[in-house]
Amino acid sequence: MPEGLEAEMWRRACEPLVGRTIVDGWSDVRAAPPRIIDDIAGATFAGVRRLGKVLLLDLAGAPRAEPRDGDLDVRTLGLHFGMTGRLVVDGFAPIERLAYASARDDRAWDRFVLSTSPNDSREPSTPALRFNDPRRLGKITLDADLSALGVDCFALTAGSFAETIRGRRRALKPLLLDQGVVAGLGNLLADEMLWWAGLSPHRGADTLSPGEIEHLVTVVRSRLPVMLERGGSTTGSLSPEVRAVCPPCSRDGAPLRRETIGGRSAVWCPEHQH
DNA sequence: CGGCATGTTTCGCC
DNA sequence: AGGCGAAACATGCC
Repeated sequence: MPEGLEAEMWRRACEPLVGRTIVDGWSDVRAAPPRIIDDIAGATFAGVRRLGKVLLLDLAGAPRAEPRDGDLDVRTLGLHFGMTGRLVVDGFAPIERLAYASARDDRAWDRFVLSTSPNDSREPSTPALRFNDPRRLGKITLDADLSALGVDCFALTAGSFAETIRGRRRALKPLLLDQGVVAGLGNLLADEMLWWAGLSPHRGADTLSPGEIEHLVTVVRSRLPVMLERGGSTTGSLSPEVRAVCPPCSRDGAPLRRETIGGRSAVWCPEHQH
């Protein structure tokens, strides 16, 4: 993913669904709970939200197999994109080509498809929502427990971040990737934020000064909207192209370094990141 | 063919 | 108990 920025782009693309009613659908048993279509058919999209990398589609009037007192009238469909999940809404794909994934849009990789009334696409056969995922690491959930997720990356504050990492000695890179700490940052965004903040991915969280915490949070809050408008997580200084060849750092000309940190590839500049 | 990939979960070890 | 790293998962691409 599909990181928080891509989820936000897809969230925006889903706004036209609000007010429309789910008529029918199809889901791969490996991607979604069994009988999920029966659970949501007849429901109306009531809102589109996002928390971290999860796209949340609120449904009003979804029937329940075994109704109980206290059930809320609103249920929530959660879309988790894994590594290669992508979304096509009314035939429109906000992200045509996903980095590190296939350039093709093969219907054989469709895992979750919904049709709605009214149908707003040009072609009547075009589904309202199509979740396509070659690598099958994406997941669709209904009323998933999201309590383990931390503050959304767009809403991060120095106060909340300082509170969350207090007493933790973990290296910054894996810390930023921890969705329980900050929700929405993925491998590319984490490297990008550290590059802009001038902080080494190896730095222990417990060694950050209050000023460095403030600066890192300011970087996150200021760079995310810029990259969102540019088209997502791949539009930064450490784009996939840069990561592939490790050219001189665009800030200071020093050679970029690539290594594995916390099991994930990390690219950073030893010259200006300390 | 080998290696790598925007992610999450689980297991085992401190 | 809790934090952490490695492995597993699944599949396409270079």
